[in-house]
Amino acid sequence: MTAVRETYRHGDLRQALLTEGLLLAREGGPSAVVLREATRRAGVSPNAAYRHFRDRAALLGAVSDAAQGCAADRIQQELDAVPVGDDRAAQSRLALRAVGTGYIAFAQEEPGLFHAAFSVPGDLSQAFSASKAGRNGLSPFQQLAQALDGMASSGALDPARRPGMEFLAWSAVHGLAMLVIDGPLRGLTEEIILSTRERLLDMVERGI
Amino acid sequence: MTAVRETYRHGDLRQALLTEGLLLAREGGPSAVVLREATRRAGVSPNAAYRHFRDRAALLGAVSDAAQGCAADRIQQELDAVPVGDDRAAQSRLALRAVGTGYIAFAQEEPGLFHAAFSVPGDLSQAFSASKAGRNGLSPFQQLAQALDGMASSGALDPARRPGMEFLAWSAVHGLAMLVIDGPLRGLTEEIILSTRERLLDMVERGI
DNA sequence: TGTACATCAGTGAACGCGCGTTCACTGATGTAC
DNA sequence: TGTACATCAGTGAACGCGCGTTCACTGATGTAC
Repeated sequence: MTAVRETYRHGDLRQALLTEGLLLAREGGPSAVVLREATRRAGVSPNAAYRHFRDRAALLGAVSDAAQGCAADRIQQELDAVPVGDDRAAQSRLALRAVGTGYIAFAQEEPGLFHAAFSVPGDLSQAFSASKAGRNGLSPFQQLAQALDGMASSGALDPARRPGMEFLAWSAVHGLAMLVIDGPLRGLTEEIILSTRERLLDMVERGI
Repeated sequence: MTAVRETYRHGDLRQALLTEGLLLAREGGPSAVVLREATRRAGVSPNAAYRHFRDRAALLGAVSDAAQGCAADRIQQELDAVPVGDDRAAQSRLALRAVGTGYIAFAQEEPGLFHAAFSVPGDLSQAFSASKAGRNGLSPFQQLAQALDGMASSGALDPARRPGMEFLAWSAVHGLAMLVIDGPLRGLTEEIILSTRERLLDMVERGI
């Protein structure tokens, strides 16, 4: 945070480096997570980072995990906003939509963090790991899996088709996120983006 | 090509740099497209590149365009393999599937080129530009658009739903490609990947 | 057909940059007696 | 309660690296006369 420190020891340098790394990712995506810059901002010499992270890749990995946690929080926000109703099947469909909506909203609102979370090669491979969890203890992939479980148990989705279904839903939503932040949809009006998002979620709901 | 040259002039250095850049991208993705390395491989001094490209970004942009052309060729391969039949609607659905299949196959077979083609930020924005075309003169996005046009005119897709539909189809397929090359599906058996791909294309066909 | 000359695609050397990482160190902290 | 000491989180200086890019240049080519 601040570059001035009164004590010789930092206190919690690991956490500070993670926080600064997250800010760097927020500003410029994963490639902006520069070890020296993180230490600079933490008010510490460059090599101090090596007490807490094996190398730059380890720092970046930790930042990526934390960014996935941020995504989980944004998704949870949408999940919490789903109105409660009697129809369990309808309810579970809304939950799935909420996951998709939160995911795309996160990409729009925090493209740097989004890239750090979901386009650091290799890190996505263990997408179900607990270290990527948000405040509710779930990773984005787990939130998606839970929504699909809900649909399967409420009759909104044929349970026989449930296995592996997260890959289909995630593909659609992740692809749209990429279109919105890096692709041809970038810079288009919020209205167009919203309607494309709804159409995509319709497609998934119907096609599932 | 070869690092030795007999003449002082190169002949077609621009093309040579593009070719080497494409090979670098193939080996290591867009970040591996290093200007100095391209000139090295072309057997030319580093600054010679500046006769043909304004800067590194321009070279990378040209490589990205060429990589999109490669993707178009791979997609065309699938399109050409679609058996001819009487049912125009069924035929047009198969064409759309072929586009998706070719896209994902390209990602699997050439992950480096795939990333250069479709994850260089900003370059995707002009996805319909002719400079990204394959041998048949169409860019991947145009191939997709054509397939959807075919569905709309054959009755396989409600023409009222046609506008903007490429974004939905592309999202699904692009997302899966990312899962396969960088995500949780990486390294899984060909069988699993194939079946996931078919299920995804089913979802798109039904949900569209 | 021969020659002067403009063009411009290449050369060679150098630059500043900021990075990740390693070295031998120093000094604050907490614990054992 | 006071002190010696082990621990280990920090420091400061330095490294090699390869990059993109700029400079003033050289020499092959094609054209005008």
